[in-house]
Amino acid sequence: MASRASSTGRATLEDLARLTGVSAITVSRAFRHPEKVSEDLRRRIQQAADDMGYVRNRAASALASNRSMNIAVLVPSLSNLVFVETVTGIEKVFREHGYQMLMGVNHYSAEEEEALVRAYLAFAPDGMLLTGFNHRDSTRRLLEQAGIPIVHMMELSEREGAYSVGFSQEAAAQTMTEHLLSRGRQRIAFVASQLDPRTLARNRGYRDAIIRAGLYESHRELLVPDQSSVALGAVLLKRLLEQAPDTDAVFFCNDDLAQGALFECLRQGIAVPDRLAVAGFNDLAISECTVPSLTTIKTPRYEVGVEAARMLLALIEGDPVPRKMIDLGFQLRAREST
Amino acid sequence: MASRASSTGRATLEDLARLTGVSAITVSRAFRHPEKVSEDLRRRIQQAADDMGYVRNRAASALASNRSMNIAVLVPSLSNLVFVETVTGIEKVFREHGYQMLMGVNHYSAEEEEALVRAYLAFAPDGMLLTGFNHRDSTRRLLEQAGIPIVHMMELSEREGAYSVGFSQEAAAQTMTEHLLSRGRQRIAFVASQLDPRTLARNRGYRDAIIRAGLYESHRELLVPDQSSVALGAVLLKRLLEQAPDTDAVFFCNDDLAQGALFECLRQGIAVPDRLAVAGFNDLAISECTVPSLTTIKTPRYEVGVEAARMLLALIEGDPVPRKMIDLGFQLRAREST
DNA sequence: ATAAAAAATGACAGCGCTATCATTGTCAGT
DNA sequence: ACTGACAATGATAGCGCTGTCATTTTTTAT
Repeated sequence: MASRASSTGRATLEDLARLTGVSAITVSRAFRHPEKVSEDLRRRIQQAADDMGYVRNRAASALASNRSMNIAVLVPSLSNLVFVETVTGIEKVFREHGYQMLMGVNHYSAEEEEALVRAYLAFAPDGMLLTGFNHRDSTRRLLEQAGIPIVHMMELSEREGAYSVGFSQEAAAQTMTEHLLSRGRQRIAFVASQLDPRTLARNRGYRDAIIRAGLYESHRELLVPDQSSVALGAVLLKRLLEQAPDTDAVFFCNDDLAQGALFECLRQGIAVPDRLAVAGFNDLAISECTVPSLTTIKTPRYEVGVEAARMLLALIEGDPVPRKMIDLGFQLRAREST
Repeated sequence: MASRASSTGRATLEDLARLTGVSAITVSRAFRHPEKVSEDLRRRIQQAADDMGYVRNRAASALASNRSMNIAVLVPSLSNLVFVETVTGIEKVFREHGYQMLMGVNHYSAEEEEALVRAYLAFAPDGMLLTGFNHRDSTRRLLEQAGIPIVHMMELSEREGAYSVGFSQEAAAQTMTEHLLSRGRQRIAFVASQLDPRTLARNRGYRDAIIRAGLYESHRELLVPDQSSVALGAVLLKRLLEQAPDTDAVFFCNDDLAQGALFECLRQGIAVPDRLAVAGFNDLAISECTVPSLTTIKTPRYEVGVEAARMLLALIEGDPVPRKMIDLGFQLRAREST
């Protein structure tokens, strides 16, 4: 264990350089451009680094090179697994390329989002990944001034110039509604909570399809702002059946609510799908296991993460980006519950 | 919008200083020690900062002050909500104190953990929060050399000198086993997957209790290394009932498996709890909603995050830390499934 | 053997910020 | 008016690293 010069007690490049008898810049090169340093020296430096437990100081590195190798990712929530999967995909791509992902959760709030943008901008990220397009103007301004590439996830850009990777929430909800219609249901309800832009887009998709079928009835829509949960699904099903008892199918805006509804049906002895068809959205892993198994829309969450990360990477490194918008589609998973 | 000097195009302290006609250090002070700068000047600086979209560069700040205001948090997984809650608690405490949390997921692998420790050490964190005590020796060495405070979460320290916040996994599993015994069950099985140290501790707790009752039978233990999931719970229940058909209670090492088992019982028409009692561990939100509702152990996940963060904070700021080990206990939630 | 090219290494400055110490201005108490 | 205390601001240096442009050494081609 050699002596340390630095104020922190941590080993520095300088320490390593002294120990191996070369200059600091050469040590730096041994890590960043190993091919530019002789085999033998590289090994000696590596050895010394291991001995001292040397770890490069990213702050200094970022400052000197003007590349932080950080990318910031903002998601609305981790409390359902949807975004966990997206983040997993993002992380995988960036780790492979030596970038560090910094993740923040904004709880579906544009205000919290702005605070996070500010907090993460302080890390001088080389790029940023945001969920959706629902940002404050002041946030947008901050991002413009930062001058870093931004890619939006989950929704598709309605505006020129924005990069986005996702799928059409509306089209997916239309597809599900049409599926229920194709099963002969006539009194199809839509139940949603946590009314973020994606939920509202699903609501529009439902309406489009149901109006087109000439079956729209406003009292079969139940929208509440509360945070989604399985427990809430049970509550909302009860409430719906009070206000529209003859409903023969319910399309929930996500699988959590749908699962809660399924449990409530079990408890009340409501036959699914005979008396009531139940559908969800997202296709969480559990939805295949429920009894009855849940009809839902499989969303490309992991893929959105991967593709958004790749797009951002290309933007950062100046590689060509063929399309500003990538639509990854969705799939209907028709199961026992309908 | 004023001109920018910096190489990145981002506004710097220097730019702000020029704009307001003061020195850079004064601008720095206006942000860090506002009370040391006159009211009027502070306002002008703030105004200029807002106009330019100035965001402090943490890298430079960390380098100069030798305090990164980062803390690193390593958890094994986010794919069940257990650690999401813990992380939420941690984040809350640190955000209040101006620290930035950097989170990494090690997928229950000590090797990945080491890679993450190295990656996060590069951020020169002021402290680190780790899950459990299952680290490689080389990881421990890295951490020692870094010379920053470490707090371990979820398990309680068996070794001198280590700081920890958690609860006794063994005692909790014993309590659950005793609960099943108290319900008159004689042929109690234990089923686990993802055999991390905490799962194994639960297995020991089960064994202690069941051996003490004189009812231990090795063929009622089913331990598999696969990752936990609801689907796996169904599979494992089937397998268990093949190898030990007369089992009258199953204690699953977590709620995910138990839920899968509950679904499988529904499918097969196995009466729960009459024919078979089912218990889980963790008390996820959904466990209250299942049919039948699931008996489980409520673990203080959020509180672990909060208390661990507080302890680490005290360690960082040099405040007194009364106890090196905080046991937050657990609670039995006896519900319909037993 | 010699020139030219390539590989290996180093000197220096500076990234954006803050710790430290110095300076100037302001005001109460005598 | 004069000292001392305090408030407000500034000058300087340096945190640990890397970009840039030398310089030295080795290899290759003639």
